[in-house]
Amino acid sequence: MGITERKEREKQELKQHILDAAMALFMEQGYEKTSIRNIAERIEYSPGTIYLYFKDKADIFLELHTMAFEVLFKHLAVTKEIKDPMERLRSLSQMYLKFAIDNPDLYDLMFILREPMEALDHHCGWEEGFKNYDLLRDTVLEAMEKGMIKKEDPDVISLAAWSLVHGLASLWIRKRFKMLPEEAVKPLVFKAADEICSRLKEGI
Amino acid sequence: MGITERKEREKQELKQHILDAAMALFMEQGYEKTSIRNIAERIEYSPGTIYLYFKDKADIFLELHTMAFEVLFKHLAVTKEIKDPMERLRSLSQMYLKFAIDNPDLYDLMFILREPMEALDHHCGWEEGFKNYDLLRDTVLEAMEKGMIKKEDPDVISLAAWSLVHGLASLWIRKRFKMLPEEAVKPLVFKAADEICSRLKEGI
DNA sequence: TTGACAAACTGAACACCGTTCAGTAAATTT
DNA sequence: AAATTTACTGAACGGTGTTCAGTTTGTCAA
Repeated sequence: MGITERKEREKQELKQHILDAAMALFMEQGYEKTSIRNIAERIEYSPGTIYLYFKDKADIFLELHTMAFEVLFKHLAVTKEIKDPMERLRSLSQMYLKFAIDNPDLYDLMFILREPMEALDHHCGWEEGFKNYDLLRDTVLEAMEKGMIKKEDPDVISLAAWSLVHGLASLWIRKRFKMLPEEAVKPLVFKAADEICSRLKEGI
Repeated sequence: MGITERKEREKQELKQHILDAAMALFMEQGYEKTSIRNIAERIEYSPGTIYLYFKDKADIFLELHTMAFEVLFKHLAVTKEIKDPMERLRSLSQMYLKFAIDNPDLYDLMFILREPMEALDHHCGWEEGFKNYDLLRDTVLEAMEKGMIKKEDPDVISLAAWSLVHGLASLWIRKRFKMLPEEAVKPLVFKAADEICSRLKEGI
């Protein structure tokens, strides 16, 4: 039995080793350079070995996607300390934007790249997306219950809030704010999110 | 001189032929299948020929990007007929979303893919983005001047409005709304944009 | 202890990719 | 008609994801 346990442990360790190498490559050199051959070279195995541990490259990126969501959730979870739901909403949106701008590769992995979702189609749900969405949705619901946001289907407002910050983040990451002066864009991005939070409150 | 003019005309015609083939491939089979070899096969030339007309693949995608923006602009320009700026804003956002959802590949080309912007970095500006952004910004400015939207830097509100609909569109296209029931998502997307437009008005 | 079998791994093959370029054919110029 | 220029070819180069026949190592049963 010891042999079986040791082999299973070694298998999990090598799997995690592969993922750590993939993440390191991705963070250092971006998506293009995170190839199966480069990952294999980094862990000093042959490219074929990787297919003993993962179905395909999309499978690897789904795991990286999940790892990235854990980082994001930890980052955002500190907002749970904030009692005022409107203040928490504002803080959530500002921290979300800061995370996206500071970690464009991780953000890409979670919310823009197709590959993780291609692999996900073979699984049941998207727990990672759920957790982070619920953080937002619970805040919106509480603000409505306290009369701080005019009542409406919470999914409508939550989707709008998430889409606003996702839109700001992804247009920034994909360099689609070129029509504005470069040095003005970043503060504008944060201010836009802030201003809409303010107006959400005033619309009682 | 006739020879020179004919040769120049033939050059432009082949260039457009290449672009039409690329666009057809892209619309039919997506980005992955729109390779230089596949484009070459479609126009019945060698892959090397394409490099006599375009610097590289990113250059081709920049042209496709521009072609896509012309389609979008035509689509949105009909809103100029609407006199009420708030009604125009609402219409702009709904039509933008409908366009994105009906044409996910064209949308990808304009607002998500990196490649066109990589080629663009060698050029001066992004006229395409400007034209469409100005349509929105002019509408927001007029609504402010008429007291329909509370006064603020128009770029703040314009960025927020654009980011909201871009966020809705791109999260939908990249399948990041999996935490919601599939049949509920589409109406929710349109409703979220509509609801925020309404609330922008109420925040006088 | 040994042979049989299973597991783990290798690395080249396959079909694909973007880009370059030496060689060729056709068109143009002198 | 010969020289030169232009347009094009298609293989080479270095890369990609994935598969698999062959090899090595580890485990198990006799």
